[in-house]
Amino acid sequence: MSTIKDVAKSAGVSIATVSRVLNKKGAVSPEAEKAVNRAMRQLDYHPNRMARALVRGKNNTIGVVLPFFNNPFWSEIAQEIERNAKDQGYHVLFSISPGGEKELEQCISYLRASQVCGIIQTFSASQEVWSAIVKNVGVPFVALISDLKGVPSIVSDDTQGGILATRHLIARGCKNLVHISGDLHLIKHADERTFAFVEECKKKNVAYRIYESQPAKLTQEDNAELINRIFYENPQMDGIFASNDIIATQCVSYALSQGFRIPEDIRIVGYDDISVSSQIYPPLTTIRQNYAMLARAAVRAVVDIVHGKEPKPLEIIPVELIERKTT
Amino acid sequence: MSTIKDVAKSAGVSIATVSRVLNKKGAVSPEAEKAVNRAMRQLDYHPNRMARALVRGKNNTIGVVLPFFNNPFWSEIAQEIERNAKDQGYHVLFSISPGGEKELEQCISYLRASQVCGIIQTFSASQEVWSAIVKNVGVPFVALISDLKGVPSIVSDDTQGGILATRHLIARGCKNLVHISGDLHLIKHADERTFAFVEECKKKNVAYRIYESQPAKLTQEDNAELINRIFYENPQMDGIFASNDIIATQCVSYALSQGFRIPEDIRIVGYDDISVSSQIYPPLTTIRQNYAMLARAAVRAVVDIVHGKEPKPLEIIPVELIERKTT
DNA sequence: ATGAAAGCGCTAACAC
DNA sequence: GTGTTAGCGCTTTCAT
Repeated sequence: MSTIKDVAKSAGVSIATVSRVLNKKGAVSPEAEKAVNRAMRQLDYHPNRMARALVRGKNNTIGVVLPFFNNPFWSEIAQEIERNAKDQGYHVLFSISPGGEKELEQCISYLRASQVCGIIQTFSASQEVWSAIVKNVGVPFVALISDLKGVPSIVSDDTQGGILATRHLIARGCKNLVHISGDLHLIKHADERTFAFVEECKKKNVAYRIYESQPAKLTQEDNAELINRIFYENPQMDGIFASNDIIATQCVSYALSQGFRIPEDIRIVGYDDISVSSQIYPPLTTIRQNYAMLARAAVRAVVDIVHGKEPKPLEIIPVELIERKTT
Repeated sequence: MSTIKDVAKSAGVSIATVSRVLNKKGAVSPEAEKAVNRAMRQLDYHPNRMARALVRGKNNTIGVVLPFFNNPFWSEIAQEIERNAKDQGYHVLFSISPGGEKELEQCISYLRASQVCGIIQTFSASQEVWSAIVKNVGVPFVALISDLKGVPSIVSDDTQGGILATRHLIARGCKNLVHISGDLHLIKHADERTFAFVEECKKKNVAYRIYESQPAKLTQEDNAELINRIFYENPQMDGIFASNDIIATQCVSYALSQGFRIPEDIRIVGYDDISVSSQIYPPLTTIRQNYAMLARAAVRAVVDIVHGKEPKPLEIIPVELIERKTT
C-alpha cells in the first residue's frame, strides 16, 4: 500500500501539497495538482482512513447497534440507515448484538473505540443498563424504534398504528379480537400498539384477548405453538392484530391450513409491512412503518448533534394502514 | 475520551506499561497492572482502534461487499459472516453496493482505505471490472456465492441444487416444466442451476422452458408481470423451478389467486430456503443453501490467507432439498 | 520490570 | 503556492 509520502515523492512535491489536493483545501497550482493526481492514480493510492481519523479525532462514520441482520424488519432498517448515512456523507459501522447487557456494552465499546462520531441504538434494554451506558458514551447518541429516556428518540406512531389496525378490524365486522404482541424486550415502544388496541376494543365494546410472543421464543416453532394455542383457546375469534408481519404471516398460514377462509372466517392485520407481506397469498393487510423516514430522522439527529444543533427529544414517524386481502 | 496518557498519569506509570497490560504482552508487575486496570476502569478508557490500526498496519476487520441488506438471502449471508468473523476474533465492515462498476470500485476503495485485512466479495460483476480490481487490491480477497476467476471462491453446489430440484419435480410426475432463473448479474454461479435443469429435463425427456427474471426488473411488480406471462404462455405447465424463494413465493401466490391447487395442479420448488419459505402456506419446497457453512468457509479463507496459508481455489458447499408442501 | 523515544500515515498550523 | 514540522494515540524497540 502506497502512502502519501510515496505520492509526494513520485509527484515531486511535499506531502503537504498532496494532502491539499486530497482534501481540496488550500491553494495548489494546477501543475502540482495534475502531478499529484497522476501519481495517486499510478500508485493506486488510497488514503489511510485510520491515519485520517486519528489526526482529525473523528471518523465521519455513524455506529449502529442492531440485534441482527437476518430479519426482514431489521434488515430494512439497516438498509435505510446505510442509504441515508451515505447520502449525508457518512459511513456506517454496524455492531450486532441480540441483546444481553454484556454484549451490548461490548458493542458500544467497540463503536466508541472505532471513533464513530455518533451512535444509533435500535433496540431496548433495561433502564439500568441504559443509564450506565448513556451516561458516558461521549458521542452523540440517538435511539431508533425504541425510545430511551434522556436520549433523542425516533419512533413510529405506534399508538396510531394500534388504533388504525384495531379500528379497521372492527369496521370489517370483527367482534372477537386477539392481539399478539411482539418482542417487547427488543421494541419497547411497541407496547403502545397494545395499549391502543385495548383502548379501541373497550371503546367499541369488542371482546378481546392479548397474547405475548415471548422474546426467548421467537423462533418459528415456538410461534407455531403459540398460534396453535391461540386458535384452540379462542374458537370465537374472528380477527387478529399481530404486532409484526412474521407472526401475522404464520397466523395466515395456520388459519389456511386449518381450513379457515381469509378474510371471511378470520381477518388478520400485521405490522411493519416487510416486503413478503405483499407477496404471500392472500397479501397481508398491515401497518406500514416508514423505514426511510425512520432512518433519515435518526441519521439526521446524530448529524445535528455533531453540528451542535439540539435535536428534538422525541420524533414520531407516521404509520399507514395498508389494506390488502387478509381483511 | 481519555487516552493512554491519561491512564498512565492516573496510574502513575508510563504509557509503555499501560500498553503492556492492554495487550497482555511483556512483563508487568502485579501492582502496576492493578493500578493500570483501576485507572482504565475509572477513566472509562477505550483504546483508540484507529491509532492501533495505524501503528500495527492492520485492523483485524474483514471487509464485506454486499449488494443490499434488505433481502432475506443477503441478510442471512450478512448475519452469518458477522457471526463467523466474530467467532474468529475479527470484526466486519460492510460496504453496500447494488452493483455498477463505479460504485463497486468505491466500495473496494473504502474497504482498502479502512485497512481491512481482507475482503469478501459476495456478488459478480463483469470480468473486466474484476481483473482491474483484483489485480491490485493488496489484501486477501475471496469471492462468496459467485466464483471469480483467479480468486479463491466459495459457492453452493448449484449443479446439485438444479438436479435435486428438477428430479424432484419430475419424480412427482411433472411433465411440463418451467424454470425461472434469478439475477444472473448478481449471482453468476446460479446459471449452474439452469444448466442442470436443462440437462435433467432432456435426460428425462420432459418438456421445459426457461424464463429469466431480469436484473433491472427485480421489483415485485415486474416479477408479477413475468409470472403472469409465464402462466399465460404455458397453460400445460405443471411444475416450476424458481431460482430463488422470493419468486417462488410469488408464483405460489399467483397460482393460488388463479384458483390452481398446489401441489395438485402445479408444483413449485424454490431456491435458498429463506426463513419465510417455511412460514407461508403452503410451506415451500426448496433447495436450502447452507448459509453458515458458506460464511464460515469465506471467513476461514481470508483468515487463512492472512496467515499465509494457501486456500482452496474453489470450495463447493453442499445444498439440500427441503421437501415441504408445494410439491 | 519500566520508561524514553521513534514512528505508523495523515492534517494543520506556520513559515517562507 | 509550497515545504517543514508538530502532533493525533498507540506499539515497540532499546536502554536502563
